[in-house]
Amino acid sequence: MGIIERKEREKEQRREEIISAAEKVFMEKGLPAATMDEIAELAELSKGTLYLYYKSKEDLYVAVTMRGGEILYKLMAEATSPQKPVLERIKGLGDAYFEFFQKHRQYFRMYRYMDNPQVHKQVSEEMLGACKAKDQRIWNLGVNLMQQAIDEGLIQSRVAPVEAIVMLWAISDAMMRQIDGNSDYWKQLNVDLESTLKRSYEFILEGMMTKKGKHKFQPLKTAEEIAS
Amino acid sequence: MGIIERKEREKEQRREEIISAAEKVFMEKGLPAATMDEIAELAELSKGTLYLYYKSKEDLYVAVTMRGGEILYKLMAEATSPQKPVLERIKGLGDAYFEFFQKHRQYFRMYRYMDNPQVHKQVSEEMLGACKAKDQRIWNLGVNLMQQAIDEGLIQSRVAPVEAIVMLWAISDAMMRQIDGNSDYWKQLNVDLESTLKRSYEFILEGMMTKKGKHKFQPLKTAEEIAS
Amino acid sequence: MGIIERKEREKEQRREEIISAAEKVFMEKGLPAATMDEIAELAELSKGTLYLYYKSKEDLYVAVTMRGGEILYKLMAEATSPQKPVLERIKGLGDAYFEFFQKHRQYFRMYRYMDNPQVHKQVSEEMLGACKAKDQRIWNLGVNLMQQAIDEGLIQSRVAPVEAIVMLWAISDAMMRQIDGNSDYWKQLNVDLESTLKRSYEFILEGMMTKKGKHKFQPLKTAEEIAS
Amino acid sequence: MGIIERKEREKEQRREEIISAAEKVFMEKGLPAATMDEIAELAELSKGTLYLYYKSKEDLYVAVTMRGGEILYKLMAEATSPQKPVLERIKGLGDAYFEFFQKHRQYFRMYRYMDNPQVHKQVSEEMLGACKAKDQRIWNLGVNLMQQAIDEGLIQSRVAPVEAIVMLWAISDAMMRQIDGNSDYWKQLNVDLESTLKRSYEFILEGMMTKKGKHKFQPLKTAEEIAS
DNA sequence: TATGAATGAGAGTTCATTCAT
DNA sequence: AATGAATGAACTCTCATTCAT
Repeated sequence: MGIIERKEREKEQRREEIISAAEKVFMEKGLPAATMDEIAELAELSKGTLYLYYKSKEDLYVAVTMRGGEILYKLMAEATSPQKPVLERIKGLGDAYFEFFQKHRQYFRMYRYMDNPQVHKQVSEEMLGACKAKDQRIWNLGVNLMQQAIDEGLIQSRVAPVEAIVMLWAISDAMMRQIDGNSDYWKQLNVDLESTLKRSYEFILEGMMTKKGKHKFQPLKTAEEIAS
Repeated sequence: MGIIERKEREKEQRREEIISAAEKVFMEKGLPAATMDEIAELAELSKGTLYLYYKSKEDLYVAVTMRGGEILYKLMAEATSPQKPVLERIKGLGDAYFEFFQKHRQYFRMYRYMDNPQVHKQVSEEMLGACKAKDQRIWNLGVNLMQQAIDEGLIQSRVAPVEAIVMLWAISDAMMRQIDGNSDYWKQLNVDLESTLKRSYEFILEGMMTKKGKHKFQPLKTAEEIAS
Repeated sequence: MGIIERKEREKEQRREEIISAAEKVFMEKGLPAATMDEIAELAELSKGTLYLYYKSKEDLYVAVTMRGGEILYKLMAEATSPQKPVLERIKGLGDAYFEFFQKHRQYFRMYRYMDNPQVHKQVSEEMLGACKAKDQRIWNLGVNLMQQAIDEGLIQSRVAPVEAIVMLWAISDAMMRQIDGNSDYWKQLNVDLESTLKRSYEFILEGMMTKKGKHKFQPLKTAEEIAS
Repeated sequence: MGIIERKEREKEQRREEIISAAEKVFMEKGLPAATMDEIAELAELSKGTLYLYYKSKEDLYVAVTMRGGEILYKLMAEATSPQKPVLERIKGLGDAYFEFFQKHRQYFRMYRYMDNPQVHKQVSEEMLGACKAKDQRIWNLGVNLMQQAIDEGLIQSRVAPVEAIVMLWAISDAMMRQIDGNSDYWKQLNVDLESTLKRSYEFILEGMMTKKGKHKFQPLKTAEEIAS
C-alpha cells in the first residue's frame, strides 16, 4: 500500500518538476515563443513525457499560472487572517496584491496574458475549471471580508460587498498594468504611479466607509504615514 | 511635382487598404492565428507587397490598433470640446471611453492584447513610437481638461491632474476588461458591472472635487439620474 | 499438472480477449489509425501486457484476420460437407465466400488490406507462417473438392484442380472488392455486380464441366432459378 | 505573354519533378513508411515547397498513381487502336494489362494499395475526382470495344458490355495480385499462374462470343499457340 | 505475469519572410 | 512597385515499444 502512495507522490513531484521547468521557459519567452522542446530539455524529460502529464502547451501554461494563483491566494489569506481589525485587513488585501505584483512580477504577467479570451479557447475544460475555482477562492477572501466589515457597521450597508471588492481590485489591477508596462512613460511625466495606486485604493475604501469606519481607520492610516 | 504627390497619395491609400484587410483578419482571428496569407488575399495583394508597406505582422497589427486609437481619440475629443462645463466634460470622457468599448469592442480587445510586453518586443521601434505618440494625445486630452478644472477651482488643487486621470482611466479600463472577459461570471453573481463602473467613475471624480465643484456638478448628476 | 494446464488455458483465454479488443479497434479504424493504447484500454490491460502476447501491432492485426480466416474456413467446410453432390458443393463454395463477404465484411476488408506486401514486411515470420497455414487449409478444401469432381468425371480431366479453384476464387474476390469499394460507381452505371459475380462463377464452372457434369448440374441450376 | 506561358510551363515541370521524387520514395517504402522529408530531399526542394504543390502526402501519392494510370491508359489505348480486328483488340486489352503488371509492377502495387477505402478518406476531393476521371477513361476503352464487338455480332448481344469487361478485368486483376503477392506459394504447388491467367481470360472471352465470333477468333488463337 | 511511466524519433504541416524577376 | 515561388526552421503532438518494478 505504501508503494501506491509513493508512486502517487513521485507522480505529483514529477508534475511539479515539469511545472518548474515550464515556468522558467514561459516567464522568459512568453507563451507563443516558448517551445515544448525547450521545456522538455530543461526538465530533463522527453517531450512525450510532458504530454503524459499535460494535454497541451496551453494547459501547461495554465498550470504554471495556477502556481502563481496559489501564491497570491496565500499572500492574501495571510493578510486576511483575523488577527487585525477588519478594515486593516481590507487594506492589507491591496498590499498583498501589490506585494504579489512586486515580488512575483512574472506570475502577474502570466495572469495578465491569460485573461485573453483567445487563449482560453486552447485550454482544456478541466484546466479552465481548476483555474476558475482557484480564482473564486481569491475573490471569496475579499468578499467575505467586506461582508464582515459591513456587518460590523464599518462599511456602508448600501455597498454590495462584491462590487466593493471589484472596485478595489480594478483600480489596483489597472494601475499595476501601467506600472508594469509603461513605467518609462510615467516616470518621464514625473508621476509616481505606485503611490497613486496606494492613495486611490485608500481613497475608494474610505469613500465606502461609514462614519464609524472612518473613525476607526483614521489612526491606522496616520500611523502608517508616519512610518513611511 | 503633382506626380509625386499623387504617388504619395496612392501609397497612403494602399497602406489604408492593407490595414483594412488586416483589421478584418486580426479581429476575427487574433494576432497569433491570423496569417499574412489571409490578409494578402483579402487585400488582393501579394504577400510580398504587404512587406513593402509593413515590416512585420506585428507592425501591421499595431498599425491596425492605431486606427482604433484614432477612433478613441475622436470620441474623446468630441466629448471634451468646450461647449459644456468642464466637469461635465470630464464625466463625458468616461462616457466616451465606454462608448468606444461598446461600439468598437474589437478595437478595445486589440488594444488589450497589445499592452502585453511580450508583444512589444516584436514591434519595430518606429511603430511603437508612433503608437505611443497617439496614446499621448489621448492622455493629454484628459490631463488638460483636469488642469482646467483645477484652475477653475472645481477639482482640489492638491490633486495632480495626471494622477487624477490615471485613476479614472484605471477604474474604467479594469472594469471593462471584466465586462468583456468575465461577464458570465459576474452575471451569475448578480453583479451589474456596467453600473458599478459608472458609479465608481463618478465616485472617484466626486472625491476629487472641491466644494464648489460638487455644488456645480450635483445638478448635472441629479438631472441624469432623473433621466435614467 | 492441472495447474499448468489451467495456466495454459488462462493464457489462451487472455490471448483471445486481446484479439477481441483489437478486432473492434482495427475494424473501426483500420491498421494505421488504430493505436495500441486504445486496444489496451478496451482489453482492460496495460499496453505492456499486449506486447507479452503479441510481438507487434502488425502481428496482432494478423492474429485478428486469422479469426476471420477461421470463420471463412468453417463456412466453406460446411458448404463442402459431403451431404450434397460434388458440383453443388463447388457451387456452394462460392456462395460460402459470398456469405463471408456479406456477413463478415469487416473481416473481408482486413484480409484485403493484409494481402499488401508492404504490410507483410512488418509481420513476424511465425505469424505469417500460421497465417499461410490457415490459408492453405482453405485452398485445400476447394482443391480436394475439385479433384473429386474430376475423379467423378464431372469436371474435365485436362483441368488442374488448383488452377480451377484459383479461377473461381479470382473472379469472386476481384468482384467482391469492386462491390465493396466502388459500389456507387457501378450503381450509377446500372451494373448489378452481385448478379454478375454469381453468373461469372457459374459460367466459369460450367465451362470446366464434362458433358456428364453439365447434365447433372443443369437441374440444380434450374431449380434455383425457379426459386428466385 | 510568353513570360506567363513559360512560368506555367516551369510550374508544370516542377510538379513533375516532385512526382518523380515522390514516385521513387513511395515505390521503395510504401505510403505509410514514406516521409515528406525524404521526398523533399530527393526533389532537392524544401518540404514547404512540396506543400505548395500538393495538399498532403496522400494527395501526392495519388498524383503518382495517376502517372501509372496514364501509362496503363496508353498501353491499353495502343492495344485498342483500330488496326486489328476487334476481338483481337479485346484480347490485346488483357495483354496490355499484363504488360503493365510486368513492366510497371510498382505502379500496379500503388494502385492496389490505393483501392483501400481508408486511404480515400485522406485524399482531397479534387485529387480523387481527377483520379476517377482517369479510371473512367480506361474503363471506357474496354466498354467501347466490347460494344463494337457486340455490334459486329462477335459477342453475344445478351452480354452487357460493362459486365463483360468487369469479368475480364476481375479475373486478370485477382490473379495478378496472387502472382505478385503469393508467387512462392503457387510455385511450390507447381501452378503457373501466368498461363492460368491467360487461359482464364480467353476462356471467359470465348464463352461470351457468338458462333461467328468463335469462328473468327479461332485462327488467331491457334496462330498464337503455335507461336508460343 | 503484469504494469504503466518513460521514451524519442520523427511525422506532417505551417507560415513569416525573402528575393529574383 | 509588385509579385509569388521558395524557403526552412520550427511547431505541436503521436505512439510503438521498452523496462524497471
